Amino acid sequence: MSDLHIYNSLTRQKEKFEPITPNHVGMYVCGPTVSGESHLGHARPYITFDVVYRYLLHLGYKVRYVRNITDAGHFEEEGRVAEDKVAEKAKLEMLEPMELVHKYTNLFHWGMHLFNTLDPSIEPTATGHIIEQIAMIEDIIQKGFAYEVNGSVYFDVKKYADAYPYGKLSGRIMDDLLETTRDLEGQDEKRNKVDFALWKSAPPQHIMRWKSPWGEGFPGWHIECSAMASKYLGETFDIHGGGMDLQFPHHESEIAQSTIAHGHAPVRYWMHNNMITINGKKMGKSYNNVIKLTELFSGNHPILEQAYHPMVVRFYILQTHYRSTLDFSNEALQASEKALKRLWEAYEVLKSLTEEKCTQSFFNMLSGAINNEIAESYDENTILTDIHNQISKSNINLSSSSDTFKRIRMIVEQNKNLVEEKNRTLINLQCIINCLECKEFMDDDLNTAKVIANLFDLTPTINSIKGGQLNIEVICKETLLLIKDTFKTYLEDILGLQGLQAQQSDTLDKVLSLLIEMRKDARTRKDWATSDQIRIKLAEAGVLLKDGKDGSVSYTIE
RNA sequence: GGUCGGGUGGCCGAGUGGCUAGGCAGAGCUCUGCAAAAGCUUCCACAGCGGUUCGAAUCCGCUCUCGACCUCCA
Repeated sequence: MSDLHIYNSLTRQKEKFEPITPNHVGMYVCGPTVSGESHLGHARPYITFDVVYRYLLHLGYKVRYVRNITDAGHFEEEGRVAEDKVAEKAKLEMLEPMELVHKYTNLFHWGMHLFNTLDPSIEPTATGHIIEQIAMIEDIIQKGFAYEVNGSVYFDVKKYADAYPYGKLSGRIMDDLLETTRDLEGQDEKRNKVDFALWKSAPPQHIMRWKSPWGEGFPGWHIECSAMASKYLGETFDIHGGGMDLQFPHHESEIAQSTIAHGHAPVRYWMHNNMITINGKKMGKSYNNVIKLTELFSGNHPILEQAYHPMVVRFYILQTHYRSTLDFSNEALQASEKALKRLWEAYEVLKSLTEEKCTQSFFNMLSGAINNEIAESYDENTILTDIHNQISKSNINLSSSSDTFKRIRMIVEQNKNLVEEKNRTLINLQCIINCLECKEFMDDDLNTAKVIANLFDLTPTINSIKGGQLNIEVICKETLLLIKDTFKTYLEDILGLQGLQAQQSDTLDKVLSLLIEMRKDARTRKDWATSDQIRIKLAEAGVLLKDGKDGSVSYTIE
């Protein structure tokens, strides 16, 4: 169905993506712990996997995308005292735990919508699945891989590791773990330091508590994902995503639990996004360098020089491959802001171009080219003829992996000088390459950076048509349609980007049109003082006027 | 300390055994009443030292250096 290849953290290599059930994909992504406000760090995985989700949908898969809300709060696993983060925070803020969790869940959704992420198909909460978690724990106990001590239940990692490849996902070695894990007090309950809690007994003052076969308590951090993923996606599902920092111990534990409960590994493809860093350091509470989304969008943070539009942040994230670290800086964000504006304005221009003036069809142009333009001087007649024979008369629908496409690429590479000379055939071929390659790049482990680069490659062509440097007749009808389709598909549908323009109002538009007319009059009269004053005053108000070559004037609002 | 991953032009960032993305900034030019916008041109980098190779920034080794995980974290 597709040539999509994704990097599988489990095997540490790119693999061809083949869903378990043809045409259907099950994807689970670890969601946020809603014990506090979402921050810039949260933006990365949810935007990354939003693009994965959008791309799978684009490829025609029926996708069930499950992303949980952790509202039960984890305890400090290795800590001395069982602590529930939600319960602690609720006490601090004088809120009911559920009230607190609801508040931050809403804030999370608010941020995700501003980032234009699509809602997951199911967004299950940990507190809503206590029964499933208890059932899974009981199952694991029954199978002999978990044990109860004083109302808490621990997973027997050592026993598991004897039979299964524990540590495969995160590259851990059992013996190292046994030696390295910090020696903390209060661990007497565990048989081994590497064991992790499935259920934790709640001390009397603890607010969030549920009845269980082992007394009142609350679930361990890892079990919720396993329980909910298997409930909604089945015992084995296609993709599990999350941040790299979750690889160990969270995802490793998920594998262990599910493997025992179901008798086999839960996930086919593990995908992990890299971290966002600030001045080279990971953003995290422990580093005191967290920028909350509310601060990011308002600019209200010591590190921030200005407010950043959610789309700028999204674009900034997608300009980097998801497995690379991404270092935050004002300079980089500001560069992204300008870049996105330029790209989006080109897209607006593109939408305004109509193919009526593209008199020549690609098919006919190629016919002509075979006999004169380039084939004559470069002995590529056969190749062009071959392309000619393979493309349809009304549509350019080539796979980037087809031989024909490879030949197109070859011709263009061999005739780069002619592209510069504005050779009609080569300009069209170059545009087609830029468009068709986008799929190739997405298929190669979601290389959004390259997709964006190709869209930028098309930008001068689009702007040249508007600016008059390039006659639209040079571009074939099919080429223009393909470019339009590529921008719509990749920029909007797959990358999920939007323009930065403030909401337009008719009233404002009429007012500005009036001012623009007045300025035009002034210019006709060569009354430069008036025309400049209008331009300058509008600029001060955040409205930038752009004079087109044909006398038309457009504006953008800051 | 253990495990893993990086070091790319002024900045951000793709990628590749030879044809060397893209963005932002800078410079020059075209257009413009002047600007802005747009277009064109330019700026040819891959931590250091060895090695493999006809050829390495890309493969191997060592050194320096940064980071991640090993503890809640996206």
